[in-house]
Amino acid sequence: MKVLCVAEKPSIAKEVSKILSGGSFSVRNSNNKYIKYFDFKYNFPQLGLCDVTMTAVLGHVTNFDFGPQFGWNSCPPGRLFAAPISTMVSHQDVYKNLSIEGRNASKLMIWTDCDREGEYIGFEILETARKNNSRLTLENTWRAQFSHLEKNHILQASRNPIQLDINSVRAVECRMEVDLRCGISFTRFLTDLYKGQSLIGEKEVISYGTCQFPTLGFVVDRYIRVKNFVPEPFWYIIVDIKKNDQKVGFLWVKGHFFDRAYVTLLYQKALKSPNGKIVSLTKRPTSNWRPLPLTTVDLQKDASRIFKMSAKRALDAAEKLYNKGFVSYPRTETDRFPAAMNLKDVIERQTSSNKWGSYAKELLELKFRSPRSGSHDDKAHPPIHPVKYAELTQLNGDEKTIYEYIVRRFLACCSDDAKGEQTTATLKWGDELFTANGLMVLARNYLDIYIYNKWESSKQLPPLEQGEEVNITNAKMKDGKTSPPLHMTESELIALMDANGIGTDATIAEHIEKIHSRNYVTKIKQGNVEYILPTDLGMGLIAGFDEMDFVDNISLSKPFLRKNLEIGLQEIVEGRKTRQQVASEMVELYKNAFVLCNQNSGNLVQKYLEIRNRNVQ
DNA sequence: GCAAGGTC
Repeated sequence: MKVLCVAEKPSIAKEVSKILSGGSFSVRNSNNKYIKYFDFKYNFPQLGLCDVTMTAVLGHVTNFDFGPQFGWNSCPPGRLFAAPISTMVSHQDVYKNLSIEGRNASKLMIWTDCDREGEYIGFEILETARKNNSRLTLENTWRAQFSHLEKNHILQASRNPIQLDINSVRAVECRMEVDLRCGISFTRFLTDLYKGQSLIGEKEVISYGTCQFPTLGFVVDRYIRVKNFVPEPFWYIIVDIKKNDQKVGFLWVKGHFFDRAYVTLLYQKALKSPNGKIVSLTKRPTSNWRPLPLTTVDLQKDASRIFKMSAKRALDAAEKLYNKGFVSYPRTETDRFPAAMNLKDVIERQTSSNKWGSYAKELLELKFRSPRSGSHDDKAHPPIHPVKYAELTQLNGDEKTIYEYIVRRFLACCSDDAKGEQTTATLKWGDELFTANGLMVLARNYLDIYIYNKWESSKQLPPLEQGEEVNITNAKMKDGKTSPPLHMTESELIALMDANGIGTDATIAEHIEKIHSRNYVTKIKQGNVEYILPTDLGMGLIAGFDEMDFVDNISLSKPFLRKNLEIGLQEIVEGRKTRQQVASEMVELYKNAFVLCNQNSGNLVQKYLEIRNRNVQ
């Protein structure tokens, strides 16, 4: 009996083959240079000893598209909201692999990632393999359930196959349909509109996408908030005391007020007391927590914040490290390690480093702690962690930086929190309360390896006693003003996209790149920090859309529509709605907006012209 | 020339 196993990517095919075959398999080349066939024998409990061929695809094999009669200049863009959609093969060589290998298989087993897209890719594999083999049906196709590559977990998955989840398949079809109809129609409409008035060059495109525009919207929104910011004055009180020749500054518990007269009143009342009194003195243990296991989004935020490396560059470097076998799969949303994973093995492999080897040894011998568990699990990949030890000299610039970061992050996860002691003195002066803090770091623990976090002892408070009367050496009423928000950094943008469900771990960086390459945003450096600012074009596009009076108050530049789509997709997965229901609801919303934009295309462009001209004057 | 989602 021949069983064909297919994974989402070559690395999984190889690892699973190693585990199922116990290391004895033979390798054949395929039509694609990245993809191999692994042949071996395996005993499936339901089938007995089988001839197994394990191979992979490279993500999606097919894609949705409109027919040739719906090309750019062959139909009005509005037609695309209802035009028929067909499935096209996007990777011919991969497609060919599956049709050939599927021909004489009695059983197909899907080993794609266990997430929504993986379920659909599994479905594409089935549809392809069954073209030449009618024995392969949805009902008799096995789907392996696994979330990492630990040996027993994979063996368990091989023995307990389930079926492809057709609801997830329909949900992905729905996403593809909505993104295709909205993206292509608006892109053609906007490009033709801007080009018609010679506002962009012959080769330029004004693209619209359900993710691109909310991303741009975040940047524009921040920019406007900074520009429109009006500082507000406020007033507050500070107090100093002196003990053992040491000056201690106290902060007002009430913070500050925007009413000068009120603060003056409280200040003058307090001034009647020449002395203050220490009303409480507390010492409490405090911790500085070690980081959570590493996700893609965290990696990208930190790369941008700590190393000034764009999200795209960071992910590129992590991918190269992954392809060389140095780190685990870099696209993951999971921030908890699987219980069965042998973390000490991972640490052991780092002991040969002259930079962090001794720390790793110390962890193994004495100080190892189980990592914290976050609340995210994509059910497909474990958190990013080092796999093989790499000499830093083997790696190039970005790879070196990212590898070292991933190793330090992992070792930090397996360390103890930093421990300290915080002393808080509360001073009463008249009727007003003030506090002063002193921090003493007692055990640095994870901070010794995770050099990117700072937590230092502050100046210690002098010996004070509860109930002690202290002389106020200085008391002032001060003023300040509220400061504007800062412009958007890439790391904040990533966090916003993540929190609002715009894009995925694998695509967030691409969306940011896209709005940059389309000239909707620009990056400027101020001091050591890089900010993302909208261009006139980006401002104009968002302002134009925001000007429109869409039905139901929807917005084409805010994240809510995309979030609604996500909610709809989840309802399809749970069987509460059909693909058709959700797709037609969403497409209807975008189509109404499209019609309005068409009718008011003059206003849409006018907004851009106003912004451009305002900046010229 | 167009989307977003996989992966190389």
